[in-house]
Amino acid sequence: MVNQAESILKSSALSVTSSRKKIIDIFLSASTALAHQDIEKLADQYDRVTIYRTLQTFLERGIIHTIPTTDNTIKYALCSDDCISSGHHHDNHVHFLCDQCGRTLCLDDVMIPVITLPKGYSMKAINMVVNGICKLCRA
Amino acid sequence: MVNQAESILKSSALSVTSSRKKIIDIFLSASTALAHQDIEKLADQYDRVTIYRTLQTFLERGIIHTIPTTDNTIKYALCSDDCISSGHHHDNHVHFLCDQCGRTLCLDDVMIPVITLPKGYSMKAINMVVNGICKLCRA
DNA sequence: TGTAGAATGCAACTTTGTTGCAAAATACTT
DNA sequence: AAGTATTTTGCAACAAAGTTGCATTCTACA
Ligand SMILES: [Mn+2]
Ligand SMILES: [Mn+2]
Ligand SMILES: [Zn+2]
Ligand SMILES: [Zn+2]
Repeated sequence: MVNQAESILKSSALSVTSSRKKIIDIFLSASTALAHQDIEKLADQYDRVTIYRTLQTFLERGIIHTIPTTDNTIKYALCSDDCISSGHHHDNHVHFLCDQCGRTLCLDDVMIPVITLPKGYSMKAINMVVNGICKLCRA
Repeated sequence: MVNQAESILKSSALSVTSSRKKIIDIFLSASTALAHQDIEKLADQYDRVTIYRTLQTFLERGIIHTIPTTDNTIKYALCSDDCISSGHHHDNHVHFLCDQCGRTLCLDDVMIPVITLPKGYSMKAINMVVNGICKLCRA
């Protein structure tokens, strides 16, 4: 287990390939969530199809999670440790989209509050996304 | 002001055209939020491009709002009266996506709870989307 | 009724996402 | 360490989604 990327792959029982390592490394060094296109540019030695399939695999294994946005682009981010380890996935933090710099951030410390649904509805997952101006743009 | 669609268009200072009326009628008679593709099918006498441009216009005027989803498809729904009337847009209800029937619903009665962002972040809009099984599918 | 300006349809195009299959790489056995 | 079953990748071809420019048509208003 020389590096973190390999360790993540092995603990998800995935074979270690250079494209998978590269994509995990990209997430590890990114401070924000990434769109498919971002990853495509940062990993341009690999085929577009490979990136689609890799992200799909990572989603299924709970290595990454998606963040819905209002502009029709899904963003992806690494799951935090406890998010991965604890049986099934629960990604219960708020996400922030900066309207100025366009960055998407996991606000890991801001929990999604509990809400009560009308009778008859059952909840399986919940997403909370805030748009606004981020810390860096404001400063 | 013969009908509701015309009345909505006029109060948004938009010229009344048959495609715009048709699209508003589709929203008025829909019980759920609609994807671009849904509207395309229900208004197939009009060009795809017209539908793109019309939805864009309606968004800008606050006639409709978008609902982000995790499957990379934006859904659109009519804004409620107070959402439209009160100066700038505030769409503060929770949305529900049924994993079984695929429908997207505005839960107009479920308000988005207030959250506190970390220092430095300012909020302009907020979205809360719940995935699960809807009332009708559960019954 | 005539006209300026706005909206639409069409064509051409770009971008995004999907699928099948052969070649290459990985993990595992001996 | 070499051989092999299995998985992953790249490529090609395709389908779907979204964009743009421009000529034509429609709408609002004088
Ligand atoms: Mn996150
Ligand atoms: Mn709504
Ligand atoms: Zn920012
Ligand atoms: Zn349902």
